[in-house]
Amino acid sequence: MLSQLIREKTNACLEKLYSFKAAETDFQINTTKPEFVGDYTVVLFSLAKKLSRNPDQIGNELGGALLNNFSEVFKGYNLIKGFLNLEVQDSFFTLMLEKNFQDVCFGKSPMNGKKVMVEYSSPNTNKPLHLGHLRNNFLGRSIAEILKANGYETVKTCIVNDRGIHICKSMIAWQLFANGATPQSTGIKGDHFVGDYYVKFNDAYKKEVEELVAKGKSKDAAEKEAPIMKAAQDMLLDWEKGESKVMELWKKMNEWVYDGFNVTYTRIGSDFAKTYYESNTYLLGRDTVELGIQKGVFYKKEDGSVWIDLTADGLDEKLVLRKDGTSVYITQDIGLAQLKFQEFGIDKSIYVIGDEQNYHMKVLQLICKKLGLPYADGIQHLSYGMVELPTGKMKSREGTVVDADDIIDEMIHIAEQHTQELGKVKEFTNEELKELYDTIGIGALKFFLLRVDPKRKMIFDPKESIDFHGFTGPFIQYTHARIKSILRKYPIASVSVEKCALENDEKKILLHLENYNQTLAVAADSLDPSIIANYLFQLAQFFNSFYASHSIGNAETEEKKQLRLKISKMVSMVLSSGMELLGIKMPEKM
RNA sequence: GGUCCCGUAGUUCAACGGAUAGAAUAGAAGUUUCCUAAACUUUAGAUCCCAGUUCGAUUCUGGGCGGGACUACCA
Repeated sequence: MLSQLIREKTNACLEKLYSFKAAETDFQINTTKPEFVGDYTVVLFSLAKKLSRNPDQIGNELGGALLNNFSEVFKGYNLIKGFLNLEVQDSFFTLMLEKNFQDVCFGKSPMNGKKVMVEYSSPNTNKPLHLGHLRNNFLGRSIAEILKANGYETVKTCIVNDRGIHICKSMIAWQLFANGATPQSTGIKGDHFVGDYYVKFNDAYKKEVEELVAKGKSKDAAEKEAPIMKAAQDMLLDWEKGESKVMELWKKMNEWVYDGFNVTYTRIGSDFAKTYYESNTYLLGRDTVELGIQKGVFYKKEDGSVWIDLTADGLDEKLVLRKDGTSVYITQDIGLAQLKFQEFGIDKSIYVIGDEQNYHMKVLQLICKKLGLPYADGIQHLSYGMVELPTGKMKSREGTVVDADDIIDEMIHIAEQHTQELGKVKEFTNEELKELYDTIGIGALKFFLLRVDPKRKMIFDPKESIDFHGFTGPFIQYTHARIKSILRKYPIASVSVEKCALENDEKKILLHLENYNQTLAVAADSLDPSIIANYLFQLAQFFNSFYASHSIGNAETEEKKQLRLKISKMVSMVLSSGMELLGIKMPEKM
């Protein structure tokens, strides 16, 4: 890697000049800002302090030494206000190009023997997916792919919340209001169908509460006494007893939801190696709690409930078993965490969960640590920000959600409109067109959700449609399609370009390509696909600018033409390899 | 109340403590006999406020002001 090489050479010179053995943290090497001449920049201030010398003096001596001793790497330097800008020899880049321009694995790392699980998506089975689920899905899948590109073996998992009071609400409402209707009989997608009854439950519940309050009940009492809520609670008890009629309905309605989810998952290209169902895991963790009581990590209150005191860690007391001995959310998560490590022999377990659960995940990890579980440190919460509307948080109960299927449909529709207006792919068959609309529309959506830092909440305004121009998926897809078109027209010949002199625009692209591997590593370390999105956008920008001012197919000389073809080829390859890590397909033509 | 997060162009997002705070959109003005104009070029526009640390602060510290999340014997 070039930056690494420069660091080595710089270290060698520092030792020679000042007998100073520099460590990784002693000085920074950045890529040079575009407004200055140079490729990499050594920041001299911290060195100046360490060596008690003037930065400019060090810069001149260091620059001179680098140039004299390593002329095969450096072709020049300049010094501006404490920044030493180094120019790298063209041959360094042309050699890199020659070596890698058709390596589809360029930038990726070999297997490192470590295994990571990424859990994401984790829907409830009482309502359809919304925009927030999509962010979660795209993030999880992308993180898994990025880790894979960095040498990890990955296991993608999903935990389905298929039991609990929320499911019972949909079931009760269906019994009361459906008259036996089904997704098949109504033609409504299964997850939406069940979600509709969840909404109907809440409407009916609200009405009952209002009526009780009108009769003079307090709000609290009314909320507890509302008959429909009681029915749901009774149903949950029946479910836990395994009462056959309830189980039957539960299975039937869950199937409807899964059918609906599968349609959506297929469209967005989501897949899991393992799906856990909460109905199977909700009893897990109780043994571990017993163990914890013996170890003195947990304690029992007089009523029989079991707690952990986390006040010393700045948190609260947390319940882990109810007084009736049944487990709560955190209990089963303790069990599931264990199961994951046992079942898959993983080194690390990443949870892609919204930041509203920061507290819960902190507690989970802390409990595992206190229990002395060996995998406690392998638990990592990828906490991402919520997708919000301009009016605030999305709430499914209040109907203020952006439905996943709706937004996907809309994106594909807009892709179709744009494509037809431009009229560039008239020879496509209907099937090819349909695939293209999907590629562009879903590509735009994925890029939109992945291009921002996962940790930050993002605001989505449904009134403004997601862009297809600028910092977007289609922009990168378009760059790729244009390159493919050139490569179809002008084949690459076996002419060496190692001796070619580079123009600025060409070098800028090659330098950026050189950084691809580094970028993938940073993205994996910080679990952040947006780093790749930004990288790819910049690469496409560099290329488009180059494309507009240089002729590739009709370059002045054959050598130059081959150089530019190889650069184009490599750009298209990296664009498509990077977009694959974001889960976005690249069209050959658009 | 407690814990945590966030305030950057009109808007949506960038910036390991580093050079003149970048992009994209929306605004203004241009570019098509030639490889796809979903592109390119030019232009205007921002760090919530006050201190402190530092050669250097959007970034770190303290104090304001403003917004949000969490704080269930729900999952």
